[in-house]
Amino acid sequence: MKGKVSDNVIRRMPKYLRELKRQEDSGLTRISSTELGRLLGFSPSQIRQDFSSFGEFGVQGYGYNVQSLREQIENILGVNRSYKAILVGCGSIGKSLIHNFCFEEQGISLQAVFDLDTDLIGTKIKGVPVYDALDLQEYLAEHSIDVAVLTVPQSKAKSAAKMLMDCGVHAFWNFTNEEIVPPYSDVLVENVHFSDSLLSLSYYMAERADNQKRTKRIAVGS
Amino acid sequence: MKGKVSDNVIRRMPKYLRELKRQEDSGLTRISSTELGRLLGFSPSQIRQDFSSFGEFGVQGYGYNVQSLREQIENILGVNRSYKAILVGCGSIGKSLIHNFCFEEQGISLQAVFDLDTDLIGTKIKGVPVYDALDLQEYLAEHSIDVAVLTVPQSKAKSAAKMLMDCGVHAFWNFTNEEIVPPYSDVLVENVHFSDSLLSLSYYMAERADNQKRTKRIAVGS
DNA sequence: TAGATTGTTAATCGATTAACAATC
DNA sequence: TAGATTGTTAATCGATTAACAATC
Repeated sequence: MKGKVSDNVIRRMPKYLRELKRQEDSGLTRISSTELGRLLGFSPSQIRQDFSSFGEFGVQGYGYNVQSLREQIENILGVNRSYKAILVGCGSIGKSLIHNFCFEEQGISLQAVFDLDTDLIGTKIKGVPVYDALDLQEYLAEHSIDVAVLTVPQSKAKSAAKMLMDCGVHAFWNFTNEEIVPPYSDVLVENVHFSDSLLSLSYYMAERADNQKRTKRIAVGS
Repeated sequence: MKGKVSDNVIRRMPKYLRELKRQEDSGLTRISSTELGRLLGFSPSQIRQDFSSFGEFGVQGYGYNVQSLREQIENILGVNRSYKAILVGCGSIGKSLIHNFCFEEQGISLQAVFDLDTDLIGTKIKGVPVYDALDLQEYLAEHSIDVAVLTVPQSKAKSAAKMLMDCGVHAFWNFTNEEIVPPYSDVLVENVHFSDSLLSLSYYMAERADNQKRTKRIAVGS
């Protein structure tokens, strides 16, 4: 590894991984930067540059071995580190993540779920125990947790995050649509802001509509 | 508006909007680029550059009026256009979006939900009717829909998207973790790839862990 | 060997930052 | 008016693309 790798590169790595897995599943054993680029809409140059930030994974004249490249990228992304996670806030978003998201496949081991709902406390969801959110501090004193999936209601996001940080959690996967600002520089926050995503789609829809209107006007000649 | 605005700029606009709403709610009436930058971690220059892609929204020596800037950005993002949406696939992710996500606040009007589950068909969720997914083509022939929220199981993502495109839907908010490749250039796809998000967080967690290990080694002097 | 494709260096392009005249 | 802050032009920085020697 050569110095700090830019965020742009980091965010392309999971896309490479996803495509490589797909190709591996469909039986492909080797792939060139040109072919991978075609599949993902990236230039071959960019792909070779990206990989070369981390090492030499290819073979001249041959390309990349799909399986070994997939493994290399998994290592880079820390998939093999099996970080321990808890999920805080078992509302509908929380539940849907537990049911549908393959934490294990991304190298994350979901240890426990916390909520205030007495109907849920004591049960298991997908084999993961649901505990009382009031016992969270106690739990964190006894267990080493690498990352918290934050799926509490927006109104409780700031206070929940603060409490978790005070208890030593310093990575957050944040679904609350609230901006979590880390007070310490070593706290990591990854936001999944649904509304930001939808609004940028909305922008492009509006832009497209305006362009079509303009084109039509030109076609009509006014 | 001056030429095509870069995707980087577009994706910052919802963040401005979110912060401006928050400030407006807390009673602030004017804000400078410096102050807005401090709140979001952007430079004042960048903020002024971003806004100037769309027009002149500020006043020299004063700054920006919070309310009018918020309205301008809403217009830019198309929030006032009230696009019509359907949600396809009412599993747990779909349900949680219907229950928790404020479509109306983002200028999206959710018209109908489609699923195969006979227990759901005929009911309403949050006032939105659930119809039989088998009647989707018929529905689309009769209703003009701007965007489909794609929340079907991953295995059905490709075929569902194809069918919807064939029926004239040409914008997708895709939650399926499947890459939807638009066959026509005028189809817009906005992906919410949970695993990409989590894997980049995982990378930064791994990087931080490695740095700390290195620092410790240096401190110990070996 | 000839052909293919990497890894890397150099060139280009675009995005961010700095500077400042305009002006409220 | 003096002070503040915009909008915009120019300078810098960083990311992407192109080119090509290395080599399988």
